[in-house]
Amino acid sequence: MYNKEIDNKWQKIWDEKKSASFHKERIDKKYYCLEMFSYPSGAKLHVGHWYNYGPVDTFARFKKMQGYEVFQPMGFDAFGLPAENYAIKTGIHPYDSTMNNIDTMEKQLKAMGAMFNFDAEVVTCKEDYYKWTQWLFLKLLEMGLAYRKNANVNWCPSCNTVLANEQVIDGECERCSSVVTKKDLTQWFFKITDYAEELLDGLKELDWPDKTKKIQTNWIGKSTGSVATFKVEGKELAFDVFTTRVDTICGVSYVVIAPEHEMVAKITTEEQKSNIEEYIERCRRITEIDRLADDREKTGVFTGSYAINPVTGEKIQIWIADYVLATYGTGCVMAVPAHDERDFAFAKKYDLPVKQVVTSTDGENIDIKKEAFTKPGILINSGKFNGLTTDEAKNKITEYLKENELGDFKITYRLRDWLVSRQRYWGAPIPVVYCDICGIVPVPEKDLPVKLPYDVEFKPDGKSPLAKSEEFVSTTCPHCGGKAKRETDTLDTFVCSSWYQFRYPDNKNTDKIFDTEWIDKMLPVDKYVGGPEHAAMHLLYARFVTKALSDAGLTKVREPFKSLVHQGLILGPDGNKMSKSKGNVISPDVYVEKYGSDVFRMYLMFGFSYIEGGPWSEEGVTAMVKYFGRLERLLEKMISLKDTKVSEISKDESELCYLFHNLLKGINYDLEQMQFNTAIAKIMEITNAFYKYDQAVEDDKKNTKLLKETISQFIRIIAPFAPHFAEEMWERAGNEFSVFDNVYPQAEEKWLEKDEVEIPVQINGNVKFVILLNKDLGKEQVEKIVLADGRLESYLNGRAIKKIIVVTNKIINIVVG
RNA sequence: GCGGGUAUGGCGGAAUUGGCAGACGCGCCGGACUUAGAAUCCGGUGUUGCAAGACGUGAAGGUUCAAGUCCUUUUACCCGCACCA
Repeated sequence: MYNKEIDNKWQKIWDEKKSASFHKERIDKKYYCLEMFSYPSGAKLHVGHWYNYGPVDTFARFKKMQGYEVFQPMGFDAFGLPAENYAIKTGIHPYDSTMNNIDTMEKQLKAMGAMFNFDAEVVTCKEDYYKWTQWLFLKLLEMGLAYRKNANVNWCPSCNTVLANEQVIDGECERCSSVVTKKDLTQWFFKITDYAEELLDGLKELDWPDKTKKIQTNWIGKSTGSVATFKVEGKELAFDVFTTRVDTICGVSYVVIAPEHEMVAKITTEEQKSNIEEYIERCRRITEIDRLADDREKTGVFTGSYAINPVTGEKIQIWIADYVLATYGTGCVMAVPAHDERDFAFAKKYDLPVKQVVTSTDGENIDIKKEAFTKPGILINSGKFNGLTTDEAKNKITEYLKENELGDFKITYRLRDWLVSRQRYWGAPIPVVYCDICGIVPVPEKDLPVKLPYDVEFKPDGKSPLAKSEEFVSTTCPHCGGKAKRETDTLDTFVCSSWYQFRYPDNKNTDKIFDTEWIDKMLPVDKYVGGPEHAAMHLLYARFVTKALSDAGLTKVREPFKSLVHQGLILGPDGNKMSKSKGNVISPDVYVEKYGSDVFRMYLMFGFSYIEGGPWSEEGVTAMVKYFGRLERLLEKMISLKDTKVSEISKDESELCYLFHNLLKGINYDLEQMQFNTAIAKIMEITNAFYKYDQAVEDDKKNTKLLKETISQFIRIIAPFAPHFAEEMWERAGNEFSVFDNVYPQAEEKWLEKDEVEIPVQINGNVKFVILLNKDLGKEQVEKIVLADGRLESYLNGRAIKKIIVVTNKIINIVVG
C-alpha cells in the first residue's frame, strides 16, 4: 500500500544517487525548467507553492524521460518587507526568522520529492548572493543605467516610512491602512526606460500567455504622436507639449502645465502668484485616495501668462492643473475641449472657449456644446489644413511644425524608471559611499559585499535603519581615503530576483557573477512557471536586467524566459481566497503525511485546469486515495501474472492496443501542454480498460500476454505523475533503478488508426445512428452505403433528401426537406 | 472609464481545426460479493417524456448542412491599468 514510508524510502535513494544533479557533459540536451523561487515570509510552504512546484516537477520528469538533461533548481527570495514587518511585530531578527523559515521550507520541499537540484540553490539574503546583486548595481552604475535623482515618493505618515508602489493598496498603506501621502526624497533609479522599445518588441517572439504580454504592453504604454513648441508671449521662454492628436492643434483653446513643472514659477504673473502658490500647496497635500477617486472634479488655476499657438499664432491662456502629470510626456498639454473629454470638462468648469476643428466623415450630428467629439474625422476651421483626414493632418501638421522648428514626431512611453531605493533594513545595501570631496563613489569590487550588519535597530521612525548604525555609516572614501558615509538605503527585493536565473547554473562562482560562456549554454530558461501576479513587475525587471547584462557583454541572451506559464490559484473549500481570517487555509503537510506526496500532487493535477485553479475539495483528495488503491491493485496483479505464450493477438486485445496507444498519444500531448488534468483522465481510462480486459481474461480463461507486456510501459507512463509510487512499482516488477532513466513511452503508429471508422450519421444536424465504414472512402461510395442502410428509412419519415454532406472520416449530415 | 479573461449536469472539470456536448472524477441509483456492514468489482446517471421524441453550453439574435467553438448585442463575476494628453 502506497504511503509516506514509500516517499521516505525513495527520497533517500534519490538523494544518495544524486538523481537530481545536472550532468554538464550532456549540455546539448539541457532543459532549464524553472519555478519562481519561494518567498520565505510565512513559516511554511502552502498549497500555492505545492500547486506551482508539484505539477511542474511532473513536467520536468517527463522532460527527463524524453531524454533531456533537466536543470530544475530551487532557492529563496529571502530579503523583503514581510520578514522585517514580522520582526517589528515579534522582535525576532529578520535574519533568524528567515533562516528558520528556509530550514523548514527546505525540509518540506524535500518531502515533496521533487527533482530539485539543491546543489544549485541560491538564497538572496546570503552574502555569496547579494555580493553579486551589489556588483550588478555597480555594473549598471558604470553603464549609466543607475542614477540618483529627487523623486516624489509614497509616504505613510503613520509608519513613518516610504512605501513601494506595490505596498500602496487603493491609496492606503498595506500594513496600517493609513492614507498614503507624497514626499520628496533623493533616490536611486534604474533606467529601464532606455529599453522600453526593446522590451515591447521582444514580447513578439516569446511563448508567453497573451494576457501577460498584454499587461506588459500596457505597462510600457507606447504612444505615437507629436511634440509642438508653444512660445510664451512676451518672454524668452517656450515649452513643448506632447499630443497624439496634433490634427486638432487649431482647436487649442488653452494650454495646461503640471503644477510641479519647473517653468511654473517663471511664467506666473504677480497678480496670480498667491493663487498659484496656494494651488500648488493644495496639490502637494492631496492624498493618494483623493487623487484616485474617479468622480474627482478637475481643478486648475490661470498663471496669468499667454502662449502662442505654433500653427495659428493665436494667443491662449496658460493654466496649471493637476490632471496633467509631470512625469508623463513633457508635463504640458495642449487643451482641445472640442475633441477631448478631459479638456471639455475643464473648459466647461472654467468657461474657456470650445472650438471645433474636426467633423465626422459620415455626417454624424455633432453638438460640440454638449460633449467632445473624440473620433477621427475631417478637418475644418483649420486654415490650409481644412479637408484633410485626421491621419493625413497628423503628418502634414507635424511636417509643417518641423519645417518651422516648432515640433516633430515623437514616441512617448508610460513606463517610468525603476525606483530601487528602500528605506528598509532587510535588503541588500546599496554599494556606494558619499565623500565630501569625491562625491558619489562606488564601492570597489574587492570590497564587496557591503555587509548588512546584524545589530541594527530596525523599528521604523522615518529614517533608514542602517543610518542609525554609526559603525555601518562611517567609512573611508575608496577614492581619496578621506572620511565618507555609506549609502543607508537598501535595494528593492525585485533587484535580487531580477537576475537569479543566471546565478543558479553557476551558484558557486566566487570570481564572477557568472561564467559567460557557460551561462550562454544554460540560458535561456526553457520553461518558467509561477503566479500571474508577477506579470508586470518581476517579469519586466528580469527582462530589463537581462538586456542590460547582455549590453555589458556578460551574456548573449536577451530574453531570459523563452516560455512562460502561470498556474492558477487554489481557493479554500468555500470558494474564497485562503486566509487565516476566513479560517479556510488548507495545510499540505497534513495530507502529505497521511496519504503520501504523490497522492497530494496527483489530486492537485487532476482536480483543476492548471492555469485556472479553483476551490479545494476534500472529496477530491479521497477520490485520489481511492484511485491509488485501484491502480496499485491492478499493477500488483499485472506484475504477478505469468507470461503465457500465444502467437496471435485476439480482437479484444487489438481493441485494447488501439485504445492504449491513442490514449498514450494524448498523454504525451497533454503533458507537453501542461494539461495535467486530462493526462490523468487518460491514465484512468487506461486503468479502466485494463481492469475490463483482465475481467474478460478471467471469464474466458484466455492468455494474459498483453497485460504482462504492458506493465513496464504503464509504470513509465505513471512515473512523472507519481514518482515515488512508480519507482516502488518499478522495483517490485523486477526492474533496475531508476524508472526515470527510461524513456517515456510513445504511441506506436500502427496502433493509432484502424481500417474501419465509426461515423455518426446526422439528419438535419442531429445524430441518428452510427455507421461503420472503411477508412478514407470516397464521397460517392459513402453516400451509396448510407442510402442503402436499412435504418435510414425510419428516420426519414417520408421526407425527401435535399443534400448529403460527407466529411471524410468525420461525419455525414443528411439534409431533408 | 479603458484593456483582458471567465460563464458548460447536483459538483470539479473535458471537448487540439466549426463535425457524436458532458471525456475523466466526485456524488447519486442499481447489481455482484458478504450473515451484515466496510472495502472491492460491475452497470446506470444532462433535462423532460411511458415511449417515439423534444429541449440543452449565462441571456437575446445571426452566419452555416452543422455552433460551447465564428459574428452582433447583452448580463454577471474575476483580473490588470487608471486623468497617460
